[in-house]
Amino acid sequence: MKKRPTIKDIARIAGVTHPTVSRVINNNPAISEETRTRILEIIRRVNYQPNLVARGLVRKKTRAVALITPVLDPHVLPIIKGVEEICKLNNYALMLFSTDYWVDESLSYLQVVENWLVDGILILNDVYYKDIPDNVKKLQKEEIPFVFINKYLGTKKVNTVSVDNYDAVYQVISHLVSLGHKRIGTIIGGLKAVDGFERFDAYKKALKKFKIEYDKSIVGDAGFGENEAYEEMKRILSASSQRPTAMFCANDLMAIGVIRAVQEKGLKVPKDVAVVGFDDIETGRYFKPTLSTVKPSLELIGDFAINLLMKIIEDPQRPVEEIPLKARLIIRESSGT
Amino acid sequence: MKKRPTIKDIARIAGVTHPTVSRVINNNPAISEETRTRILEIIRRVNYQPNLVARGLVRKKTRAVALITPVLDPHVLPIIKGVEEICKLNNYALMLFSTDYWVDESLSYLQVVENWLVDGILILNDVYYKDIPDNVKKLQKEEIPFVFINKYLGTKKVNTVSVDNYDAVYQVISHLVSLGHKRIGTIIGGLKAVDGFERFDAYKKALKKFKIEYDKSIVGDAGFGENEAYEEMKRILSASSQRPTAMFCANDLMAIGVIRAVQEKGLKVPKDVAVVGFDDIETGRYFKPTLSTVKPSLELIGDFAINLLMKIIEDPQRPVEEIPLKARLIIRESSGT
DNA sequence: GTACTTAAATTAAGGGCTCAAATATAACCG
DNA sequence: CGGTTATATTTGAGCCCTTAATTTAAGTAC
Repeated sequence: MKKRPTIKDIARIAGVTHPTVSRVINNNPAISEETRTRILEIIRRVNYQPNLVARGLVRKKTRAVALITPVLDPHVLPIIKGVEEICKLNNYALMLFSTDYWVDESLSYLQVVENWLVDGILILNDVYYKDIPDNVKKLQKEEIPFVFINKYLGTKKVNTVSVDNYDAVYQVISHLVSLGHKRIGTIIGGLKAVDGFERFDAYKKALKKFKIEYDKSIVGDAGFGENEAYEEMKRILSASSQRPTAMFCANDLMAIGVIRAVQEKGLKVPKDVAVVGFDDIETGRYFKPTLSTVKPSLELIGDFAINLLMKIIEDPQRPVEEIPLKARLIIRESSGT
Repeated sequence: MKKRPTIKDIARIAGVTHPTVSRVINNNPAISEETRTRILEIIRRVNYQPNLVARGLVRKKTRAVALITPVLDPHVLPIIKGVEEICKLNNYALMLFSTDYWVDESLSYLQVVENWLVDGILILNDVYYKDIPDNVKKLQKEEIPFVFINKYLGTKKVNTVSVDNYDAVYQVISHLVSLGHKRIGTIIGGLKAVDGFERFDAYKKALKKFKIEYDKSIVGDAGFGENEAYEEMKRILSASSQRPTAMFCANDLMAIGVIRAVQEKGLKVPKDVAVVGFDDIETGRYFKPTLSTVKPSLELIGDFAINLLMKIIEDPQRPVEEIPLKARLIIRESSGT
C-alpha cells in the first residue's frame, strides 16, 4: 500500500505541531477558529484519514466488535444484518467469526478480543449450558464486554438479548386452543439447545395455563431435523391410541416433516391435524399447505444486542440486562380454520 | 477491560529486555534455547497475548480483511462462509460491511482500509460497470489489495473470482437441446447486473453454437424478480404466435414466477414448457415441480477469492488474475424427461 | 506598569510492539 | 594472550497518535 499522510505531515504543511492537528480532528475546543479552518482545509485537500490503529493503541478502543456465531446459515443471517446495520450507523466495524460448534476451539475468540482488536463481542448462543462455560468465565474475568444473543441459561445473569420463547409458544398454544384443540402435541428440538429447552418448557407451562394435561405419548424429540420429525410423527400417529389434533413444532423444518407424516397417513392438514412451526422460514410460505408459524424478529434481536453491547463498552459497570423480544404469530393454512 | 500483561512485563519477570521477548514470540533464531524456553514458560503462565494493535502499527499489517457486500441475503451467505473459513484457517480476521447498494456511500469502505484497519478487501460485485468506478480507481491508486467476487466488467482487468456464467448457461442450453427443444426462450435479470448481462450474452452465444436463431419474442426482462417474471411470461405466452417449449431463467426466483404463469395458462411443466433456473435456492427443492437449475459453488468462490487476496497481500506486485469457476447443472422435474 | 487571568499553542511523554545497530559475552585460534 | 568470530542480548529509535503539563502570548484590571 501507498504511504499515507500522517498527522505530522498535516502539521508541517500548516506550520503547527502535530498535537494541534490532533486537537482539530478530535474537536477539542482549545483551538482558535482560524487555525481550525486552516487545518481542516489541508486535511480535506490531502485526503488525510487518521490511522485508527495508532489511535486504537493509545485509546485502547478500536471501535470494532466481533460477532461469534456457531454456524453461518440463513437462520442467523437476519441477526447479522441487524447487527451490521447498527454497527455501520455508529461507526463500528463488525468482525465475523464462526466456530462450527467447536466450543473448545472457540476459546480462541478470546484471543481476538484479548489482543485488543475488538472492544466487545456478541455471542450467538445455541447450546444449553447448566453452568457458565469456561470461555465465558474467562470473558468475565477479563472484564470483556459481551452480550449473549439467545438466552444464556446459566444460573448467573449475563447480558442477553433473546426471543421470548415463553410468550411465543403461549401465543401458539393459545391460538390452537381458540380453534378448539385439546390434544396438542409437540415435537421438540432437543433439550441441549437453548431454544429447544425453553420452547418445550414453555409448551408445558402453556398447557397448564389452559388446564390441558401433559401427555407424553404425543411428544417427540427430533433435534430440529426434518426427517427425524417425520419419523417421530409417524411413531406418534401409530402408537398413540388417541392421536393429537394439533402439533406445535419447535421449528418450521420439523413442522414440514410432521406434515409429510400426517399426509402419508391419509390425514389432512389442518382438518385432522393442525400444525404450527417456529421461525418463519422461506420454504414455509411456499409449502403446501402454507405453514403457520411464529416469527421472531431476528433483525431486531441483532439491533438490540449490538446496542446493548455499545452501552456496555461505554460503561462497563452498568447493571446486567436481560432483554426478551416478542415474536409474532403468523397464521396460514396449516392451522387455518 | 482489565489491564493485560505486556511484553515488558514478561521481560521484567524474565530479567531480560523486551526486544528479547519479542524475538521469542516471533521465532527469531538469535535466542538461546535456555532463555527461549524460560520466556515461553512465563508467557504461558501469565497467559500473555501479544497486542495485535501495537503490532499492526509497526508492521503496517493487521491480519484483517474486509468483505464488502451490496446486500446481506441468503444468496451471499455461502460466499461469506467460504471466506470466513479460509480466514480462520489463516489467522485472518474477517470484517463484514454491507453497502445496501449505496455505491457512493460505500466509498466509505475506503476509509476502513485507508485507516489501516484491514490489509485488503473483497468486493462482492453485482452491478455492471462500463468503466471502472471511482471508488475502485481510488483503491488502485492507493495500491490497496482487493479482489472482486463476480466478474467486474470493466475494460481493464482486475483481480476477480467469479461464476463461469458462459459455461453454466451453455450447460443449460445444451441440456435443453438434448431434450429436443428448439424454441428456447429466456427471462433475463436485467443488463445492469453483471450476472444479468453475462447470462444473457451466454444465452445468445449458446444458441448460436446450436444453430438456433435468436428470437426476441420469447425473451423477457424481469430484473431478477419473481412477480415480474410471472408477468413477462404471461406476456410471452399470449403474444408469441409460436410459444417457447423451454425457458431458461437467469435465477430460480424468476423460474418459479415463470412456472406459475405457465401453469395458469393450463399448460404443464415440463411437458409443454420446460423450465430451468439458476442458483439452486432452497425453495426450488420443495417447489412443485422441483426446479431444474444450475448451481455455482459460491462457497468455493469465497474460498478462491480470499486465497487470491491473501496472495496479493503478500505480494502486491503479482500479476492480475481472473478466475472463473464452473457451475453444476442439476436436473429435476421442471426439465425432466 | 505590574500582577493576574484566559486562550492557544508547544513540549514531553507514552501506548505496546518491532527491528536495525551496537554492545557484551563467550568461544576459538594461532 | 591479543585478536577475530560467532552468539546472545541490549540500546535506541520509531510506527502514529493522544493527552497532560507547560510555555507563550494576549487581554484585563487596578
